[in-house]
Amino acid sequence: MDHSKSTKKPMTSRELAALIGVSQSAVSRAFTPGSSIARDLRERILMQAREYGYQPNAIASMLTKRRTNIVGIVVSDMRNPFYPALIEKLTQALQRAGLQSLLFNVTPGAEIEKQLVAIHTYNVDAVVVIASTMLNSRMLTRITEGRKAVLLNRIGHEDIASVCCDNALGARLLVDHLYEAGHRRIGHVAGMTSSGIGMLRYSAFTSRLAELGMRLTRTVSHEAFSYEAGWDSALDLLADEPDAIFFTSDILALGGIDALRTDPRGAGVGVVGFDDIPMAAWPNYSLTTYRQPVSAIAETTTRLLTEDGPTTPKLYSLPGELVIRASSAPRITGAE
Amino acid sequence: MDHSKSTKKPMTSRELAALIGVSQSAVSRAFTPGSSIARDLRERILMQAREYGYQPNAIASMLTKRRTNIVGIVVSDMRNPFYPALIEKLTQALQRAGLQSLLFNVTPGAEIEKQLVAIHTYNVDAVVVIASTMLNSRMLTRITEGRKAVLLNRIGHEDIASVCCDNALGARLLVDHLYEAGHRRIGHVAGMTSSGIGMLRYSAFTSRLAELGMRLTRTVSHEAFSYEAGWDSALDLLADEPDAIFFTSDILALGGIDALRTDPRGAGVGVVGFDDIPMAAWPNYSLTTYRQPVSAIAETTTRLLTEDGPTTPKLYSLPGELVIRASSAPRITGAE
DNA sequence: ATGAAAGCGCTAACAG
DNA sequence: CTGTTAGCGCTTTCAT
Repeated sequence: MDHSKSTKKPMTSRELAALIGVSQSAVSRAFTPGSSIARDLRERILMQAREYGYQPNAIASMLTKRRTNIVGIVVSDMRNPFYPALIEKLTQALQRAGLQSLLFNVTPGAEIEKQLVAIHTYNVDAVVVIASTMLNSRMLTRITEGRKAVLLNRIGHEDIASVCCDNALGARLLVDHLYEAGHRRIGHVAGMTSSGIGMLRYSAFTSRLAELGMRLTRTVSHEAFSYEAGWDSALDLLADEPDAIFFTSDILALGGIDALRTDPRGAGVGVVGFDDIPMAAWPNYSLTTYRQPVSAIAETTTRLLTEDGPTTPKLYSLPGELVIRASSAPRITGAE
Repeated sequence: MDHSKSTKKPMTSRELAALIGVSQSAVSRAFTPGSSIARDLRERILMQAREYGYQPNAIASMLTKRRTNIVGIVVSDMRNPFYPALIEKLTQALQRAGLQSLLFNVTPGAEIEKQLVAIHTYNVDAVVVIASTMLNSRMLTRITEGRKAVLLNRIGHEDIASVCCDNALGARLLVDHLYEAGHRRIGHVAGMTSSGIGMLRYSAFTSRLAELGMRLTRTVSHEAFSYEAGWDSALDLLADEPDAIFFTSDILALGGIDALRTDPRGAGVGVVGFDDIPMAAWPNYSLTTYRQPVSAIAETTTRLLTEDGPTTPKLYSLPGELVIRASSAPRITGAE
């Protein structure tokens, strides 16, 4: 039988307690795992709760426990298709751990600090900052102080843990692959120079290039990780007649591929990207790239946020996977 | 001078009140717009609050005001690039209205109801459900009961408001455009048949087709709005030798375009999509499509959720914009 | 193991 | 306009 009334106000623990003749604390304990309460009392209460449609009010619980079970997710670049994929996996992993995700979309225009006050007033337990070059180190300190925090695709903050794929390894594997495919003169498209991750990939890229005796024709940067930036950069690099171009991110590479097709000098130029966004697998692009271990990143982040004790502010570097497709076809056989 | 100690626990209104010799309610009122408090008292309190780094605790406020200022955003398909764009605009609009976004990512596998209990326990003020065919009507009723709600890209629920672009208009304009470009035999790719929006576009499409005396060669559906589904559907439709293909969504159309290129019969077949995702503008695709008014959708949704009084459960249909690109090039001039 | 009672930090009557 | 007083619904001692 269904006792649940569709009243406006949800029922309180006290009401339920009165209804079934136990103390209010008993109800509370029934819903608190590990609290000392008799097995059968708990069962009885939980059963009745289901009958009456009672659910503990999380807000009240937050107030007393001073835990919200909410993690703030700070994003600024939803345009790069890599991030929606990451956010999806992350929120799912957090949900499985019983954590909710409060989304903060920081936009360039307005005062960014204003947009983030809710992190404090809502007392989020933890903060995950995704990439955002929009926040400087001081802001990061402010929004993360007093709570757990993880940076994704961002490095270099002294007191905050970072979770990334192994960017250096990825860059090296891509260079190795280009080498094996017969490419020797490599151009580089950096995207934003303000991105620590971009620079990390860049340095691993150049040092591996040097080790193999290959040549960096030139580096081009644009203040965005975007299709358009990739397009412009690729055309720019053609002047140096590279055998192949290393793009710091897939979205840049896709723009690059399309741009190269518009120029005769682009024929046969190999292309590699980084991330493995869905479009990289589209036959039209068939982009060779380094796949970021998105699930592992999400899991690791969740683990760091849920384990007790302070989070070690180190860099957690997770191995990804080299994905070879047609865009980096061997030089010998010519263009695809 | 900076009095703010970086202590763990943030300061309370009572502490601040004691510190500056006013009542605790005065502090509360200082932070409550429109409360009756002297101008200078408020100013003084706010100033001191800034000094000491006091911020009202939103959790406590939620408990008394029984408003959370949180809206739950329920999504299931972050894969379709249209949705990240929509979510971005929506959360930004909500933020400007002082509302936070709690993200619910419903995954097919597990028990969906379980994933949504937090909507109740966290007492979100409002719910926005994006597209998700994953939730049936009964679930919608359950999660929206007792709070404001808006469906985006989803229609047909009796008691809940829907905000959409004008799908019928869009479909008609696209058909008109195909007609003018000389196409007469049109194929149709439906994506998911469980999508009300998809069906709405479909019926507007077919009726306009009929009005103009054009011919629907065939409709193909796949249980997804994805690149792959578009690819397969397009190849499937080629058997009927259509002049052009109408895809119910851009992401389908992109797959279709690439697929058509793999088949000689695909040359010269016109393509139109719906949404205007960023990739539609990429030169390689140059997809003619109907642009959804994403900002207007976000604004309208925010308005509905913030205005007081119950939300009328009607369909708010917002005009988009026909975007003509090369994919629907006139039949006369042949393939591009 | 259970109940009673004291808050968590704030808002909202209620007096004055 | 300001201060005092009750709670909001829960968790958590503290007794029993």
